[in-house]
Amino acid sequence: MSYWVFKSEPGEYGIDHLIAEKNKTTRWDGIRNYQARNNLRDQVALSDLVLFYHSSCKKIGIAGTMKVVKAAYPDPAQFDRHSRYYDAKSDRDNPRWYCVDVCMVEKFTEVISTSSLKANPVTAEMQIFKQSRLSVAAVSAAQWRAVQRLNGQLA
DNA sequence: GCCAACGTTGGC
DNA sequence: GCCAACGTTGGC
Repeated sequence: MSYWVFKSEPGEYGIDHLIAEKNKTTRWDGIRNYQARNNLRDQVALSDLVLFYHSSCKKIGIAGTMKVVKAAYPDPAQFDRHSRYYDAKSDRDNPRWYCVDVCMVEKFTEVISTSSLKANPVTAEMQIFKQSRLSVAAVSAAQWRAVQRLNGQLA
């Protein structure tokens, strides 16, 4: 089993949106970056655990955790002319973009801020801080545990 | 709202 | 295949 971090702007879609979903489950779609797509399509597996990262907002950081409940399948939005994620160049026989389904696991009582993540020697090494703009990134088991510990300190 | 980082596009 | 122009991301 692997660990991941998915980024989203809570103004667009945050952890409270996920909580409000039927079965607290949603399609994680709209990924339009090739490296993130490769991770999503080729690496992210059923039952993997995911950190929910809130970006571009007041309280930037990790808001909680999710679980992958459906492995990668073609993102339907790429074929929907009316979607902001429509991609005219994508071919139904060879889809360009993929998505997964995730469900809520835990909302942290406090968002774990980027400053505290960067202050911790383990979480400071997370890929999202080394490589900007990667919205689906790997997290090591040690990093995952460190995040859980930080959450325990805040709770 | 600014702007640095950086991925993508498109002309050559 | 190079690289300048452009658009987007995302922290501050």
